[in-house]
Amino acid sequence: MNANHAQNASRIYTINELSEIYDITPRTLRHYEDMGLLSPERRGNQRLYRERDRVRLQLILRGRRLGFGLSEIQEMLNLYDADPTEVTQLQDVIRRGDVKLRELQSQVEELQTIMAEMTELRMTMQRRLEQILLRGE
Amino acid sequence: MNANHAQNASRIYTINELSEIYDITPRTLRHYEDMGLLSPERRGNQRLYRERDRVRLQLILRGRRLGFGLSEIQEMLNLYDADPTEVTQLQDVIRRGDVKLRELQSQVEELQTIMAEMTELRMTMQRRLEQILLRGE
DNA sequence: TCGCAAATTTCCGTTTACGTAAACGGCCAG
DNA sequence: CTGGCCGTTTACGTAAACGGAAATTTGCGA
Repeated sequence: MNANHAQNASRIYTINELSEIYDITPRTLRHYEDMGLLSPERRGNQRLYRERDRVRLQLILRGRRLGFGLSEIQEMLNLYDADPTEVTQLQDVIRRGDVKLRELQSQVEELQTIMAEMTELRMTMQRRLEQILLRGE
Repeated sequence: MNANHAQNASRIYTINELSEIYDITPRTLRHYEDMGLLSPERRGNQRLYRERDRVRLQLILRGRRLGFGLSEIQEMLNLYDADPTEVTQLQDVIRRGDVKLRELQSQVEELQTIMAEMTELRMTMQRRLEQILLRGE
């Protein structure tokens, strides 16, 4: 029961399994590897993806949906990989993380600006529509 | 005083003025025109950008910063241009606007997920840093 | 009316993020 | 031992969003 317990968490995925789970092509996974975003182990020359890789992939895809470039995503991933014994690296990660956080915050604000504009537009259209429908009665 | 009053709001921009204001190249403005996102008037064949064009440009650039493609941005701009007398068009605009709004909302949520993760990471790093510094004393 | 700077058009080049096809290797079932 | 399937590498292709340079065209001042 103890040996079996870890089985779920340390599951290993093939490239096809992972690509199906996240609805991307194997090519995309290999591409991310070429770009240095993932580095799965190998059995022979087959790729073996662990949980760690899967989590990183989630982050990559989330970043992609938000319009970040792969190199930008790599920067963010690097924050997670810093050597936790080097003081200067830790400080650097914190600083760069803060910068990213501010960027993200301003993105949220821009999104909310757009949403407010669209909501206003929606209300205008709605009013027009109702007036036209009322006149039609 | 009355004739002068509108001057500010109906200011006319050349392509170079507008490109400098928004820190983009004239080439980019022409590109947006080729893609149908802008359609400034002409004096001869010089482009004359009005307030309307400037506002549209702002929306375009904002969308671009958020990772939207130009065709997607065009869809959003079209929402602003719909014929406000046609009932079916109004209904269509409202529907498509609602879809967009939901997409935007989920983007905001994903951004906030990333921000939460980074904040957590930051706290972890901060603790590690402090522990190392304390041991150093 | 001439000339020249400024703006325009045209076309090819570039980057990013993969798609796609070709050719090959390993392994297991029949 | 031969498909068939999964996986790999290599290499060229492509769509989007411009950049850059060359070759006009236009407008305006001397």
